[in-house]
Amino acid sequence: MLKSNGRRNTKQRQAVLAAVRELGNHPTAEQVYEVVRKQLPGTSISTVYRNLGILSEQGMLRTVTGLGREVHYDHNTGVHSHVKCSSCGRICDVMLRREDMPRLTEEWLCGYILEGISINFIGKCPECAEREEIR
Amino acid sequence: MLKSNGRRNTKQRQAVLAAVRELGNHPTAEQVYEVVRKQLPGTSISTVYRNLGILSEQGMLRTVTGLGREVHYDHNTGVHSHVKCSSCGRICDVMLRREDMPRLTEEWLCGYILEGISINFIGKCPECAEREEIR
DNA sequence: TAATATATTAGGAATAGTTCCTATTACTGA
DNA sequence: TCAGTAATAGGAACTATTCCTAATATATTA
Repeated sequence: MLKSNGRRNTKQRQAVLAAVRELGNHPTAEQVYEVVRKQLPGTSISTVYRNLGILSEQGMLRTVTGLGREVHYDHNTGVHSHVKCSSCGRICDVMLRREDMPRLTEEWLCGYILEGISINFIGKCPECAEREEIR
Repeated sequence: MLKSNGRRNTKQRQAVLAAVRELGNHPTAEQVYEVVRKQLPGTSISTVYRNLGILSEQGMLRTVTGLGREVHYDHNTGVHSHVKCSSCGRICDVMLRREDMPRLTEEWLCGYILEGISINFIGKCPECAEREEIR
């Protein structure tokens, strides 16, 4: 819970979390902002960024980086990867399990103590593949 | 070769490629710029960016994204991954081979036609791990 | 070697995404 | 209900990168 960390439960924070969950498909900060503004018109983009950061820090959201310039936010905080369409940018979950992850030897990691693995796929989504083939 | 694509072989372009090779450890555009300026003081940062782009396009360099906000450039264009230190930012090659890659089923990929996989590791390099433990 | 066509350049403006700053507001616990 | 302080709006600042334009340099051709 937020309060245990000295955080307050403001309506802006609630709206940001709700927007990420409602949008579902890995929205960017800008997309969250659009939705939040409908409910709380006065909300500023910096408030959205601040709350996305705090909610991620508290483990209520997950940040998804490495899929382009923008950071995406995911309400699904479990272990999984993503595939992004190189045409339309749509992002889809890839349910890699631990045993499907690459097997690593210590020597490959140059002595680094591993903290995280990020696996991103890029491809063409079915819709874009079809549309682009027709032309 | 560059010329077969209507490209010219300018001294700035040569210097950019040489700098990436010389630096070795996955430099950013800014780091390449620093080195190039020593040899060709008048060179502008936009020339560095343009040439990094062209050289990557020609397959003479590889761009490494997903390790942070900046793009890194790699003179090693073969198949491999990277591990980045969460403290000092140092990047090291990880020699994952194809058979160590995750095995994917079509269903996981939501029907996307796969174009690329990017696997990034984050960790603590031996030096940072030791230094931070002492304190 | 000289002339020509055009790819490339320097320099700076512009852009996108994000973070930072400050005075004001509004939660929360007492 | 009040005090303490986390959070806010609004905008400035920042960072990495791309875009623009007139001038320059390279490669081809004569």
